Amino acid sequence: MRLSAFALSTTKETPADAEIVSHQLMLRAGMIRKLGAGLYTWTPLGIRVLRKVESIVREEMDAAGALEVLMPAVQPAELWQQSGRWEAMGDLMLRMTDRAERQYCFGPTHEEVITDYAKRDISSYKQLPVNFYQIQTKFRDEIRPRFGLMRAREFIMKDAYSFHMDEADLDREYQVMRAAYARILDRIGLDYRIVAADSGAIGGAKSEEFHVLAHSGEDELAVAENGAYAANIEAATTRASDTPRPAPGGELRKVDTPGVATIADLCAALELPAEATAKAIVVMGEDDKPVLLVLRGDHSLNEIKAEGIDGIATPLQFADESTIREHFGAGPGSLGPVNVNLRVIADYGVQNAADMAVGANYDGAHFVNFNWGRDAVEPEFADLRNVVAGDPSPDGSPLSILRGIEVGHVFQLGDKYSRALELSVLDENGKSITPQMGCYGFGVSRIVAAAIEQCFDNAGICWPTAIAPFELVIIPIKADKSAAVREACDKLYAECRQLGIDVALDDRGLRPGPMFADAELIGIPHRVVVSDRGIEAGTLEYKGRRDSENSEIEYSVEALRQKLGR
RNA sequence: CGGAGUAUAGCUCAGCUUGGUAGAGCGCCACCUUCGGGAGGUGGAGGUCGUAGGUUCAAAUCCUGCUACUCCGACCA
Repeated sequence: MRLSAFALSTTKETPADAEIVSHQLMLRAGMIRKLGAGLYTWTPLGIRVLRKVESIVREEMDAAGALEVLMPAVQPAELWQQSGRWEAMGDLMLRMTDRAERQYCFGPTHEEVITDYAKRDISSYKQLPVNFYQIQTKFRDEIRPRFGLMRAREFIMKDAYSFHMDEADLDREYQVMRAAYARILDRIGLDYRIVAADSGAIGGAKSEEFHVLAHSGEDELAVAENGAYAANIEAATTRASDTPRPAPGGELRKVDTPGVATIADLCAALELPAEATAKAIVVMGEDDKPVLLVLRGDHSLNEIKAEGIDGIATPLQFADESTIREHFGAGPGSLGPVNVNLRVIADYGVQNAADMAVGANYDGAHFVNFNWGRDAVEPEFADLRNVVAGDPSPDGSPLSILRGIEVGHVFQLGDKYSRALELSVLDENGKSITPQMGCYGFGVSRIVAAAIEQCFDNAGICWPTAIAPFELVIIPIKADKSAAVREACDKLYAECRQLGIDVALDDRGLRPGPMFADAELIGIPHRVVVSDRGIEAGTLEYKGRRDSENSEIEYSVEALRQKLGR
């Protein structure tokens, strides 16, 4: 591509409404332009990156035996009413009405449509297993779109849906897709982790997420040192420590703590570390009676774990202040497990602790030296909190916490949709069965942003070569003055193209500084400079995007080809 | 939806407190000089100051409503 005809539009200044690096750099490099909240135009530069990601995804899906289809973005309401999700999706779904007042949505996902398609075309076990995928625009009316492409409302996703005769075959295909996703990320060249995910309301089904590691990631991942365990913090489990509970030290004692409402206040007032305190959280049970949850002061409640406990209302509902006062006689901030006639569930983190500071259920007072068994009956113990670095994983290896950007999710759906939409096939005995389904999502547009979050420096983006908008840029020096430079550039450009190198020639006629700055900002992995000096000396000046210095190579397309590692 | 903030030229912002004739830098166009790391000069184009109303002789500026966008929380590829 000749950049003079490429509508490149870069800026030095960072747009005011971009908060994270990928968003800032994509705007500065001119890859995307905002139309509205969560809505972006892909420019000629941006779409080159997007298309490269798509190609890799498509190749790997094809190689894994999945079949490409393309489903409508606009979907009739009836289908969603059948699956029960017309209501369940709520405001996430963009709804619309046609001229005859029929209702539609802009598809946020395609389980319903694919199942409807399968229903029309699949009727025999001989047609299974099968896996259909598409690369397509989705719209989700996110409560809060943000961070540019990271959480856009309209975005491009590769979604695949597989159909199976039984769970064993679903599991087989799940592993195939899992491996395909790993290959995609390996080929793109990003550092990632596969983690166990919360399987949500469809309990029991297996689900894993693929996260690109980045400091700006929205998700926390708990990864065991020995590599045997990795989970999204939402789903990461831990266990009680192996250290036995020490014997009680002092007697339970009530201390005045006027004005203390938080663990931080309490620590300051009593000069204790947060680990020596316990906090109390009151949630509602399914029977509408409050349940007291007790956690170590420095730990945080994991709401998914809490609502997963039998007897606790789903979705999790925190008790309001009047309910708390009615049952405890004190407000939040002074609550504890002493003299409580309600169900008490304590986290493993306080199971083997002694002499804790806890609320006294009396405004402005706390107990010190609280001990289970002695000062309150032994409660139920459960895994209630978000794990923290250093916690033991289920097999004992210590966990560390990483941050990641979710770019893929593989999921065993079971028969939720096939049953709801009445998909059935005949088995070899002529008996009707409901197929098992799997679904596999991959955020094509999101991974472009995720790649930048992982690969950038002060000058701009440092693309992995596999998804760079161009592999190589040729920069002429004083092309307007030197016919030799112009001819050399044209020749080198043509030769590179013949070799299949994805090359850009910066023939915009700019001064060198802006050309260098643009090449670095848009992240082209390889750069050569063509000048009279070099032509006379028989050398090309080469610089890799991450190199700190230039290097001289022989003036030949062959030497350049080797430098590019082709 | 709850909380916080912003809205003036294509972009980044000043002007608003104390009402009085629209500003800078970058970018864009033309010409000249420059030309190996975001050059300099001269001239130029470009804004109904988000929007609707109100107060006033007079509103970018004060008041009210609305809208859009950004950030913090629950949601997700």
